[in-house]
Amino acid sequence: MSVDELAGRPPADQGGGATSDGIGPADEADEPELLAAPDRGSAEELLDAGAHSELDAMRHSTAHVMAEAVLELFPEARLGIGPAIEDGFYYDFLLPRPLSPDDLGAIEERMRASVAADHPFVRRELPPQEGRRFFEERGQSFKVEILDDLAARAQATGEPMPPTSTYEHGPFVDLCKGPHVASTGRIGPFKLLSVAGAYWRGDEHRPMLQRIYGTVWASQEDLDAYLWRREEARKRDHRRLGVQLDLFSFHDVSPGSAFWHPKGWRLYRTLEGAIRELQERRGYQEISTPILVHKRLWERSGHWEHYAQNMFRLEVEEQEFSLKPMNCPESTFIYRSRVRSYRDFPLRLAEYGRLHRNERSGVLHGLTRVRQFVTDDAHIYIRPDQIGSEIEALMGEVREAYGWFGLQPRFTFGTRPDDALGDPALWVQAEGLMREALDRSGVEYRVKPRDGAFYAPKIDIQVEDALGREWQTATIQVDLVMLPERFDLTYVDEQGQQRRPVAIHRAIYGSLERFIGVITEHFGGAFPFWVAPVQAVVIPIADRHAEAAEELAGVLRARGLRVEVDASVGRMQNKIRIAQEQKVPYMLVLGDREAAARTAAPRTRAGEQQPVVGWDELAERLADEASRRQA
RNA sequence: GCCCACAUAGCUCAGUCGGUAGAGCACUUCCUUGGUAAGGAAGAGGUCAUCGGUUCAAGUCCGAUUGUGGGCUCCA
Repeated sequence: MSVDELAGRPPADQGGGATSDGIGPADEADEPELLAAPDRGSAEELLDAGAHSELDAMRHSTAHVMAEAVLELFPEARLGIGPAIEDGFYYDFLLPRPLSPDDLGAIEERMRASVAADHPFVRRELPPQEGRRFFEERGQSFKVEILDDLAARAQATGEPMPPTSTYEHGPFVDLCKGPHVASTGRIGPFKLLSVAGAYWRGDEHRPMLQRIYGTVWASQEDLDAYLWRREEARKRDHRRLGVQLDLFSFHDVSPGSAFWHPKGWRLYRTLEGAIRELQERRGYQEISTPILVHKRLWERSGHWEHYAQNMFRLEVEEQEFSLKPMNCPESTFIYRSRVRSYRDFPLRLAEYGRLHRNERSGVLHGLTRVRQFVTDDAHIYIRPDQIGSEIEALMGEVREAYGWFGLQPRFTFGTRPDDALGDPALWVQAEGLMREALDRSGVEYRVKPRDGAFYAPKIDIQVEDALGREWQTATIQVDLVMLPERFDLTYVDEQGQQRRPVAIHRAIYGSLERFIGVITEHFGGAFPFWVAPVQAVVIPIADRHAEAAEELAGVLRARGLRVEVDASVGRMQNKIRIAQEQKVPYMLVLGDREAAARTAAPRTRAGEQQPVVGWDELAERLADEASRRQA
């Protein structure tokens, strides 16, 4: 996701009408925020223009003015919906031809005329029959569909059909609940941003409409600030920084899979190493299982039924195989390689498996949505009574790891999806246990009904980057169904009885690829010292200092620091500029004085010149700084 | 997968009405040997994504394919 995400997308919690299903802490003060269920696009939601504040009302009013302009240009246009969204608005249209950038200019011009005319917004209520006829006569079939849905709903609940509410300004009338600003003259500075396709009611089987995104603000300064923010986001885009910082690249010979350059791979390995260290401290054991796996396994796990469309399949000697899209099922072979006792638990098996998922072509996106990636995966086998303590411990791991980057995790609880595997009773049990553990841990969380994995309810962790965008990274899933039942896993309890273990699936970074994409944008490429691919550059002032520079680099490398020497022919100023652009934390300038005294003059990427310091002391100081994982 | 747009040097981009390829940075060589964000000169670098079509002539127009971007849908 990227720049235009800032341009706006409906907020995820936009759906009204959702009510608590009782999931969440008992304490009503901490009632978890309930997110919209996956089935979006109900008639009520379509009527909710998202106008919950004065600015939102203005945004929604601007959408009406834009629809007016589009109707002027295309009298046969059919209108979808046009809500206010974060930072702006959009309106969906069914048009006789694709829109071009020139059209946006023409539309903007007509909008300005409407604003200049200062038409008042007038609300009217029509009897339902009359309202329907009004839109039918104008050929606005999408509006008629919304009204029919409302009528059907009213009939089902036995409530009377409310009158049809419309808003009129100048020549334009729309089906709308409001509210609006008093008149078009109240609309602030605006700009149309982009044209995109969007399915009617978010349903890929319905027609695709053309959506025009725009933004509008109370003042020119606000608009300018917003456009500046978009530009900043563009500069922080990890795909751009990946090239600039020489971290990774993509090539059409393997779409959706990164080619890691030396610096990017160093970063990758540093992150992997940090989690590995945490896992060793926490009693995990690392395993590795095959990437190419027979279809039998996936039939047993349920993936063949629930996930086959995303698996890369291939035939080998008339047998069907697949590249693994996840590690889970294979860990059971290691589990079952011996008889397990309750004394073995928790059995924490970690794996950095290389996964392949055949994502639909249109969804690939830089490092954040790829076809090949590695997760810092683990499968933890425990007794049912250990679920609570294990989840709490996992939340602690998440908080520790995210603290290394100064990231604030947000927790979302996803419950049983419609196509879930296994006995619903087990799901109720698993969800209850997870909810309990969440509540006990005291973290705030949101609930997303029916958003669990097909085999387990899950706690997903999202992080916000520096620009307020949210990314899904870590996940904790309590599996009572897939691994334990489908693979018939057992352990022997205190009484010598065969019991069913619980399997927890968890990842902290999620995929290393996505996580690197996220932190690259979070830090704008200026990584914290402990992960920076190049921690210091030694800058010899003249060629005669090259030898001393190499010597200094050797002293620092001996302490495990990642150090380079800029031995190019350029001037020192130019080398500083390059290191600065590469966001290298320290530049160590070394000339006649320093070479003679075995010292260096450090400069930070913040531009601070530090006192000249001896090599050994410098190595000591930097090694100490590198050992502290902090943002 | 769907809608729209885009694809020219390693990178960022120009390229007018269809007439045979350009800049800056980076790279190589030479000069310069310097004190905290660009020293100077010369040189090399292109099957204009790929395939096909229109045309005397295609980077430019048309079609297909691949990839990328913005969205939608999906996202275990």
